[in-house]
Amino acid sequence: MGSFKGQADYSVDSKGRIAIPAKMRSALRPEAVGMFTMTRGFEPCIYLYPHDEWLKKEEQFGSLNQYDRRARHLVRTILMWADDVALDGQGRVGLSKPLMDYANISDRALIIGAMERIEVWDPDTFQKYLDDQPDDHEALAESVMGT
Amino acid sequence: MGSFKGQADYSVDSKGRIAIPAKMRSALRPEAVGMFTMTRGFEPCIYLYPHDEWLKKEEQFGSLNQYDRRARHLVRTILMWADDVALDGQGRVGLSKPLMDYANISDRALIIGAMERIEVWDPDTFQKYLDDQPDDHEALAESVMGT
DNA sequence: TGAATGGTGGGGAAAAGTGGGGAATTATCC
DNA sequence: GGATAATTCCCCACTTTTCCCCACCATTCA
Repeated sequence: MGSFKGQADYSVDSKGRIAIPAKMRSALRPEAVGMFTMTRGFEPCIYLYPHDEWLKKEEQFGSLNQYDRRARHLVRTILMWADDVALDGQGRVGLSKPLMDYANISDRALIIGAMERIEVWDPDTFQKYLDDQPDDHEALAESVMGT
Repeated sequence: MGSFKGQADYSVDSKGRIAIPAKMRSALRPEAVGMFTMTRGFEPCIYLYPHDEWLKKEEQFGSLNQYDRRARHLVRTILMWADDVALDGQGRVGLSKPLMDYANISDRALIIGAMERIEVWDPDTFQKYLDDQPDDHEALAESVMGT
């Protein structure tokens, strides 16, 4: 399987649905076709994980020490946004209202592939996010990737 | 296999396709024939990697810590431009609209072989890029290549 | 000079994105 | 508790885009 990549500016219809780009659908593992878990991103956007990828995350949460107050808080504030969804016959998913609210999504959505997850952004919010980043692309690549 | 080299000034047709020079096609490894991944360059141009070469890059991204804000930003802003493409029966690839936009490419393209990747430039943009470089060819070589 | 190779253009079938109707399920109110 | 209203989900239909294939012209090579 390949990782998610690419970008698309798609419409959000009156029922809160967005299409998943065909290229991203074809990158799914056979055992995860059509099953996703969405949750809030660290940035103001929605993260969309293939279901099998999400299970790995849950394992990580499960291994955290539940007697640590901060760990409990983290797990709580991630899972309260999470929602299992399935693709419909047209390759779309419905976004939950709390998540649309969190990500400022109204009638259009920017769908970008980011490795093991898909991210859904409001186009204007994404532009603001880009403008707020201090490092330029080249400098960041050099610093993160080394040499 | 050999590395990519040479240059060509080709047309971009109304469907956004460009031909890959035959000499560069013949430099492909057998296991990567016809499969490319394109993405944005650091300069305003398009990078075209043979698919097997691209997979090495992806491995590097995959090893980054996704709980680090800057690493997330880097992965996001690289992968959102990436696109897997295949050569058609005539040895051409279709350029994605976002990348054509990013690289200012309209009706003609300068295709340059650059070692492990192929670069696609808008001819005028490339000329401006050359004019902006301070060092002359000889001085640059001396400074980069050392002794 | 004829055949093969390489670049260019375009038509048409197939796939992808978009919108909406209607049945089934769930919730709400009297 | 039953009727009504709202929501969800599944399916059908339309429009646009993509991609595969065929044709053409120029150049190179035998």
